[in-house]
Amino acid sequence: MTEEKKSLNFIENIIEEDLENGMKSNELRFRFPPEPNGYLHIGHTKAIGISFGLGLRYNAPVNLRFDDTNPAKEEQEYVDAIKKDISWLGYQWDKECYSSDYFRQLYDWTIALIKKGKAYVDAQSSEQIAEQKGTTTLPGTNSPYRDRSIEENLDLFRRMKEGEFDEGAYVVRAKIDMEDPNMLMRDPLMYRILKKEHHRTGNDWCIYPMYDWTHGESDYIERISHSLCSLEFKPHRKLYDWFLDQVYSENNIRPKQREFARLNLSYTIMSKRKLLRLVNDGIVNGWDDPRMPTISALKRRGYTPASIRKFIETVGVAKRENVIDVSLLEFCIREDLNKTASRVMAVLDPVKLVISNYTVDDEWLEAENNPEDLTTGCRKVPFSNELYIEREDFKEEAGRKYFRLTLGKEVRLKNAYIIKGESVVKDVNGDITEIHCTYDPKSRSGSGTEESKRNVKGTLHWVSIKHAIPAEVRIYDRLFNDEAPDGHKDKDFMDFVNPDSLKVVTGYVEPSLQSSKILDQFQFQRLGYFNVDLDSKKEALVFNKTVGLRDTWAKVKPVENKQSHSNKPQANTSANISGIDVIKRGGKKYTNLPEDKREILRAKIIEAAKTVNIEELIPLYGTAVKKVGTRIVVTIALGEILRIKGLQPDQLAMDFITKGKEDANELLRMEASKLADIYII
RNA sequence: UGGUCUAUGGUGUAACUGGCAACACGUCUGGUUUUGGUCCAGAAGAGUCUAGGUUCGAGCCCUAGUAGACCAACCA
Repeated sequence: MTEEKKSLNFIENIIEEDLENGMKSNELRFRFPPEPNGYLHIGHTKAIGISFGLGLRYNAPVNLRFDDTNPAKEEQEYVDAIKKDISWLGYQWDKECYSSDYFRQLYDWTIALIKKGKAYVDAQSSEQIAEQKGTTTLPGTNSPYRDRSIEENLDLFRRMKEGEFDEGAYVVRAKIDMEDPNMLMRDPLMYRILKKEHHRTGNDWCIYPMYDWTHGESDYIERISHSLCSLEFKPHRKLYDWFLDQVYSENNIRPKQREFARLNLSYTIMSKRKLLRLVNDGIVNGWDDPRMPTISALKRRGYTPASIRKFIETVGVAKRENVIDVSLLEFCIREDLNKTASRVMAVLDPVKLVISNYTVDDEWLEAENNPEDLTTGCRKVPFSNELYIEREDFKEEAGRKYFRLTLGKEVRLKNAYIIKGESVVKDVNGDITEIHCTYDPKSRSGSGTEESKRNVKGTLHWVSIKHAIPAEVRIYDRLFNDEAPDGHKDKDFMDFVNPDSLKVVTGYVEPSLQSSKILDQFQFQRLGYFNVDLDSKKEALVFNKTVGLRDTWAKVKPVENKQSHSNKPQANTSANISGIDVIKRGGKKYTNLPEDKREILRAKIIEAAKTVNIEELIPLYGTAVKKVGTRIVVTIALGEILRIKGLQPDQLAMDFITKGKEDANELLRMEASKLADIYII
């Protein structure tokens, strides 16, 4: 069996290249660097999945580093939550690091920079500095303090650290170039005074380093080989490298920043600030409201770590802006739960069904727990003459394509009997309150009778009214009505909030669910996947709908006549080629071969035209020789063929000038293919 | 009136040094099925943003456009 070569994403290609250029695989190290200022969401899982995924792939360590340089926004609570979420996703970090651990080193390096004349203390206000910065189209101007003496800078910086000055009085800036087209290079800030207590360093410091002056240096200290972040940090790369240059010494690992496009999910938002607004405005009930895209919400909703990892793996890694359809996430969770979730019966929109000829005592019938996994065995479900079925599963009369209960027609009750609709009872409004039916006593599932195997077109789920347990069921819909709620310049994302994103109903579940525990997952048959919510109690069960089953029927219902697309006459590529089996790759292309080698190949091809012994060419010329199905294909410049045949390309082009280039090319192919079994493309 | 990046079926990602545009989701058929689920078999759907160029041959290289994203926080 040939090993299937999985295509690599651009980051993996960069790593492969580095490895080829002499980097040792034990020098590989990655990191995930969240700022502990909020909860992780599905967007973060992409970054997590990339770095930790690379760690797994290359058997390399991955650090978890909290980028905690802004005490105004960061809290221990978030550190704990982030660690919990990453663990839950199933990833293990090597070292738990904090940027704040490097404050001393950063301070020392800053002094060195000042001494080298690469940094200075500025006394201007942030407004003044902003003004001097220029714009994206206009260059900036130098600060009047830019050429302060080294001694003065050193003294001021020391006093900043000692706490002598108020917030905003001074900052440290790198001395780079106020005219650089990249705004970030215009003497960026390295330090500011912040008289805030830090969740880890307490009041040890009152000056805090900025992101750019911290991030690359932290990577360097931790010997990170590849520092992966999202695309909006692309402009920071130049500064990342500049700062690195200031402290880098030979023979150390020099971290590389590379950027990928962040994940966007349709019908949702990712910005922490906007998510916070949903929480604060009471649109949702907290950060772990199952409608939120946070990890904690996804967990509560019933998403599994495996499904999320699969999702991240499936969306891929590239550099272009993207919006991933939620249906992909839904596919991933269904795929996972289908194999693992126990099947149970629950009725969420009940209507009473009376079986008039069922006069025996109640029975407990056998039901499979999971047809996908027979090792899960069976359980008993109670059956009686009064049941609930879904209101949607009955119509007095319906068309042929309605596979459910109607008057005079038969359906099977799952795991039970075949019944036949007889009559209905209605209230004064004409709404159905009871459906009366009769059953076939010999049709019990699994009883072995002929009737028990009889096929009827519909199967319904049900619960016995007497035995069923009422339960609160929370049914979620997307939080927004718009595919990209924050993608509108003229409208606020709040305008798109879906007012019906949460529906709470009282459903009736089979008694076996009495023993279910928090976060247990089930498939309510024919309805979808549900789990037991955090709020659930023994006396008051609460379920969340994780996701519905794929439902083709629901889609056909509203539209009776679908319009078929116009059939474009398609060019029929009937060439029945089942795929290319590349024997060897990585060789030289024919046209890149030196002339003498070409000469040899040319001769061999002509020779091979008689002997059909191409195989020996393969080790020699690699890519130039392929096997297509049963045919050998030699990739060779047609120009060469022409030369073999003593023609000039120009001459040939002239011959077919009226037919156009393509025809000429086609003819060349035919000519070339006459060289026997060698097919030239 | 700048800089940087990006552009491939409806969506996302591939196509390795230029050589038959592939995979997944979604959609649609048919089969199996005591879940209108799963599973199985199959189909449709792009000629790669536009215009030129190089080449026997371009999604890939070159030139010029177009469109979108990002960049002027004492945030990360």
